[in-house]
Amino acid sequence: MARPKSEDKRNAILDAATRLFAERGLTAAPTSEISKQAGVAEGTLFTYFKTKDDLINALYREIKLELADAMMSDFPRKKNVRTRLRHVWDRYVNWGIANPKQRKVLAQLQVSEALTKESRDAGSAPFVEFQIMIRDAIEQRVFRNDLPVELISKSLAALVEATIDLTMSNRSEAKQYRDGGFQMFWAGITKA
Amino acid sequence: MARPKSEDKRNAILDAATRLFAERGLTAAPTSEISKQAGVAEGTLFTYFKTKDDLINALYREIKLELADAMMSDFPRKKNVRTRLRHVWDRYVNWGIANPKQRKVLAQLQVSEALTKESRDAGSAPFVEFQIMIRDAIEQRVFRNDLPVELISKSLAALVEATIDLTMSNRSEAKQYRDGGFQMFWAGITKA
DNA sequence: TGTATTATTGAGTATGCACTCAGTAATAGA
DNA sequence: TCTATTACTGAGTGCATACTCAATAATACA
Repeated sequence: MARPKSEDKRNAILDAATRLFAERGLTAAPTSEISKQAGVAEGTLFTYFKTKDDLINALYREIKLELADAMMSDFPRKKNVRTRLRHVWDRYVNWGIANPKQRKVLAQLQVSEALTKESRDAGSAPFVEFQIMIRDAIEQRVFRNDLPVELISKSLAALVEATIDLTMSNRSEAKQYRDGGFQMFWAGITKA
Repeated sequence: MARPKSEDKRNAILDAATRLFAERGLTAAPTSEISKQAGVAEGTLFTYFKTKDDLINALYREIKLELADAMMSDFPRKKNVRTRLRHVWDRYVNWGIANPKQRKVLAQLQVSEALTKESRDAGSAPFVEFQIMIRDAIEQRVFRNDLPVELISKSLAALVEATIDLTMSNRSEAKQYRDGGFQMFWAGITKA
């Protein structure tokens, strides 16, 4: 190999894409502008990503990985289910508030036709440990046993998203929303 | 007025747009194709909607109105809170399952940059009665009183969406998901 | 240091698409 | 029935933009 690609340039392109996608939407953000903001020529963008769709798919995986990292780092494996779930909940909420652009882009990506099934699968791979935790909790009868696993994990995501939305429009109530949201979630999934 | 516009044509355009937006995404669906599928010339599309963005905004309002109709028709105003909520829940879930294209388009519209604030406001207007019901329920101490109104309504939408997603990928479990989802929601918002 | 290989550049190209407009057809009102 | 007004048509236009490519620069390796 003579002259390797630069990880920095790749990241600069992904960063610029994140900014522009968040501001203008996936299709309204031209590759010319993305490369300009990344500080590279337009042609360079296409040596790192064969097509714009490729860039979109790569960005999706990147953001999902970041989110999984944020949620699962320092994960208290030894603590009880409630503590572990609360950990994941707080990390997710905090990530969303700290990274509004990535979150906005993620929302667009998830409904985008450009996203391949492979990317979707790759995107959920980093969350397997979380899925396993929920499965265990159901088996250990911590949760109501009439709820399917997927409903629980989807609900967590859905309620976190609702919590973040509210927090973004009323930052001073952040703590109340985060606590209230989790208590609601917990009450919903545990046995009466 | 000489030669009025045709309500039928307008609807045909909105229908074709719904189909194409669902299949290809908002930006990948050209006005030429939309008008062709609607059975009108491309120019005609622009007499009904000044721009493509206009069409997008009109479609958003239309779908939101349909959804609100589906949720609030036969609304049992005299029954207790749980029954009323369950009514809304079931109607929403059923609408989503019966109208996957509209639902998919709605998801795209909600994160679209083309959508104006006015359209967003207009889109939530038909749901005021629902909001009022929740406010009443909190005041009557049916719900936990530490939850903000917005969190409850957002959560209902979020949990319904999760429920529909699951049902779509596993139709035979429809009833279990719908019941389980609602019980989870109800347990989450009511007092212990 | 020399060379093969690959990254980088940015002007250029080809395509696709939103929107226009001049000609035509339909309809409401007189 | 006549006329003014507006809808309808679809070929045409201009612009935006994803992607290419020939020339050049940088780097790994011998």
